[in-house]
Amino acid sequence: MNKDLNLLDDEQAVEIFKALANQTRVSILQMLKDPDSNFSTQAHVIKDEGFEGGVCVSDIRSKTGISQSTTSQYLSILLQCGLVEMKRIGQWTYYRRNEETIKRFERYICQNI
Amino acid sequence: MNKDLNLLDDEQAVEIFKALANQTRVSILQMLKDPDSNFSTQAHVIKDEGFEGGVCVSDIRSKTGISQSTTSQYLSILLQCGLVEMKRIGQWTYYRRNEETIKRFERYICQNI
DNA sequence: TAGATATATTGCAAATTATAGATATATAAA
DNA sequence: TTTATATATCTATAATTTGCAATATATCTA
Repeated sequence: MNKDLNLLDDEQAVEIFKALANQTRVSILQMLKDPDSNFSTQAHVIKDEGFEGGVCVSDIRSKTGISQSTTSQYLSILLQCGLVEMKRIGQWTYYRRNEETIKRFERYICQNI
Repeated sequence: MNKDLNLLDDEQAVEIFKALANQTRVSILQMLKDPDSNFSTQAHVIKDEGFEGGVCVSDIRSKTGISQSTTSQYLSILLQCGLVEMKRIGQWTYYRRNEETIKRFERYICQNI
């Protein structure tokens, strides 16, 4: 086990590589960098509720063009490896980037690859 | 098409993610960071021939424990996406890291992910 | 030339991933 | 409570990946 939570271990890194080994999932992560300009339906970009930058599944779905179930599954894969975080508010589930993990991943690449 | 050869495009990046979505292939890349300490059989670490740091397939194979054919295939996957380069010298094929691509990949992660 | 050695390629079964439709669940609204 | 909406989960099939044994190829050596 890795004591230092700031560093990814090889296993976690490989999980992230798997998650990113798919163009659509990479695109989702990239779109979430700038929710305001990528998701015209501002309706679901949460400013309050303590989850700024969150975008709901259906907005992501309409932007990517894939099916609802695939969208949900892709987001769950990104969530699983920590690249995004989510919050359920009412009937919507909002997803946004988890910059902590992404930073750790960058560090892993630069130091361990 | 991407005019700037210093930047990876999304497609190339996804190919690299696929290559790294496997613990053994990541390990190979990591071992090649320090061939001198990772491959005791110095015999095939080329100092001359203009391919310093190159390690032959059988040395990599014995270090990873996977079969000869799998080793060869993994190296070909790493070669395909540019993470390693190779040189055939006599009956041996030497592989070493392609630091150019790896640097570009790092840059891609930091800027595009 | 005939082995011996190193690597690549081929063929294949097993495992995993991709993707969507159908269905279930949770919440909101009437 | 019924209905509508949003999302997750389940199921199924196609596609891809894994990893090896067998085979082919290239080179070296006797």
